[in-house]
Amino acid sequence: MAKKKGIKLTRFEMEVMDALWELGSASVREIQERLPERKRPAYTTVQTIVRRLEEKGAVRQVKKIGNAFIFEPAVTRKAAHHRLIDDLLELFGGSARPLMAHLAEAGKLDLEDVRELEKMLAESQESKGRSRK
Amino acid sequence: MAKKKGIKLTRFEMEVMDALWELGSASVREIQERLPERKRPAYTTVQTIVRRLEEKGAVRQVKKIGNAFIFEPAVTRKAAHHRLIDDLLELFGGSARPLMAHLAEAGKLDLEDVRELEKMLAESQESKGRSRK
DNA sequence: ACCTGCCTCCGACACTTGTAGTAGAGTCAG
DNA sequence: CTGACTCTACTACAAGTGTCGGAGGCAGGT
Repeated sequence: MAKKKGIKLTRFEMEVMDALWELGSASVREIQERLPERKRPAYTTVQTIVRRLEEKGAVRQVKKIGNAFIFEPAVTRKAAHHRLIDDLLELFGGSARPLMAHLAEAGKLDLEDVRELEKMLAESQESKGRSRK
Repeated sequence: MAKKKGIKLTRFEMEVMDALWELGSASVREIQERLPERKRPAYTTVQTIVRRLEEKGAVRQVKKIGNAFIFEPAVTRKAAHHRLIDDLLELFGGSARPLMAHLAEAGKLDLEDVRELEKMLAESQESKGRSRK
């Protein structure tokens, strides 16, 4: 038991999902209109993506209003993000440390971020007692 | 000055680069043999990848030994990794924090990692004085 | 019942990626 | 010089991705 999450989203699919996660549930039209106008693709393009997302099992049709389908996410944003991170991590040999180091060097992280994180970790570790990963 | 690094490497290309980074400089044959045997592709497959990497500007031919070319990386591992991280970060809205939080939740990070990191950051910030990002 | 407009369904196309075969040139031991 | 090898160059091809267009269906107003 492990990799049930075979759902791999591409960059653009993620953007569509973002819209859907925000909206909760929506029609293709609503999704399209939610996309940043700079790079808003044609209606049918969005439609295609949504269809493919459905094939991948990332969204599902929940009902029909008029002649339009209403979709809703079938995976959580968190799960999707997780997948992305895991993929990246793999390229780094599976350890988060080099990744963190890079972030720090790149100035994407500062002490405050880290301290915040530390606090978070301390708490969760405490509450979980000695449950091993 | 900014996005000179338009070099985007795919997963597999990264593996080839990994081999090359380790070897410093190498022929296609050497690279192929360095790849993990489980998924070692045909010689010509590696050759194709190397050729594409050259087109992308990630490696360059440095000389010829016999009739074989010797290649060497044209980008550092660090730069390549950076690119990957930045890409991921973008999907997270540009902030590293949610990314960290995810890592922590997924159990990829523990307190020790974070403390180590904190130390690192404290030092670099100190040595750099007040140079703003 | 009819027209208009939005929606879905299907198909298409160019590019990228992973994978590899083939042909022909270069090299080296005898 | 010649044969055996190894490399490179070129070509191919299937799957995946980003982008749409066109045909035809259903729904509502009049």
